[in-house]
Amino acid sequence: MTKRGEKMQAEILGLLRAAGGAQSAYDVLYALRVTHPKIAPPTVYNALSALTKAGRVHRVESLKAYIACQCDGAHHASVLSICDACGTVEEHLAPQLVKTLSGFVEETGFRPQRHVIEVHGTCSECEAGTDGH
Amino acid sequence: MTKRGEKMQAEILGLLRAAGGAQSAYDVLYALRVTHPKIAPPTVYNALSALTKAGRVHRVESLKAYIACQCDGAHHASVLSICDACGTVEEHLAPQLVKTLSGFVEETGFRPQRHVIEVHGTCSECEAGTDGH
DNA sequence: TCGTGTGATGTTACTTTATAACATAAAGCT
DNA sequence: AGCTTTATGTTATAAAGTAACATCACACGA
Repeated sequence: MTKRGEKMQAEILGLLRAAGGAQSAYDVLYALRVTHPKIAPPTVYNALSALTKAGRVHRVESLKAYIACQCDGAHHASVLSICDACGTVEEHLAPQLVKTLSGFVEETGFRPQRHVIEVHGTCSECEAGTDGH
Repeated sequence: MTKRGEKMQAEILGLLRAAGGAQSAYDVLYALRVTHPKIAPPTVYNALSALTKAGRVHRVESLKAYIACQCDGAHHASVLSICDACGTVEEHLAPQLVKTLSGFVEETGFRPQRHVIEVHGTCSECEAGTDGH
């Protein structure tokens, strides 16, 4: 376990945290190219993959995009609410719900390993006003 | 509302039903090219999109792939269990679970419109044996 | 300390997935 | 029928992701 990639990972994590919403891998790539002009896609994917494994970044499957983990640290299945109006993604911990879901599929003999729970809709701000965030 | 695309949609739906598991859009494309050599990606994506809107096909977000709706007909949020060993995707109706999930995000003022609930893991057959399906 | 092996990381080139923009054609209306 | 509207099909290209291999940092033994 070396440390070579950790700088890159930290930089990407910073970018994702600074960004308002979810960022595609290529959003990240182009942002990084400002300071590292020669960077290539696999470098970004490598780092994102490492960060994802470490539970510090989540891929938003239905957006093909990535967000910094908002609950920082521990591995956990989370519920993502995605505002289709302003793009904001909120992460929620819902251990009970995940447990219920696991129990549900286990009834058919299925052994669950990874949960993808994403809800699209409108966030309270966009629902309320025309501010468009 | 014309009928021009319905033949194509029916053909794609047939393919998806015949296929064992989830098919990528390009799997569908190449299958269609056997009989329609000149078909192009947007035709497939148009048809898949229409079928999806009609609730007859679901996109499996975490696989970038598509399956025929197994509950045929009505619009509904469903739970997909995806076997990472054999690729089988099962669709389950779980209105109560979807309701719980909706209630959960509504607590934050979010108005849910579309649910993506996918569980990766191992199906009972793959869990049991080495048959590999 | 220095060579050497090991495994993560970076690079090149490419594949897969998806869509913008425009051309075409079908159905409805008068 | 001729015109309007809107879905559909085509061309071309963009976006997302990865295989395969080269490179380099670190660990370990001599």
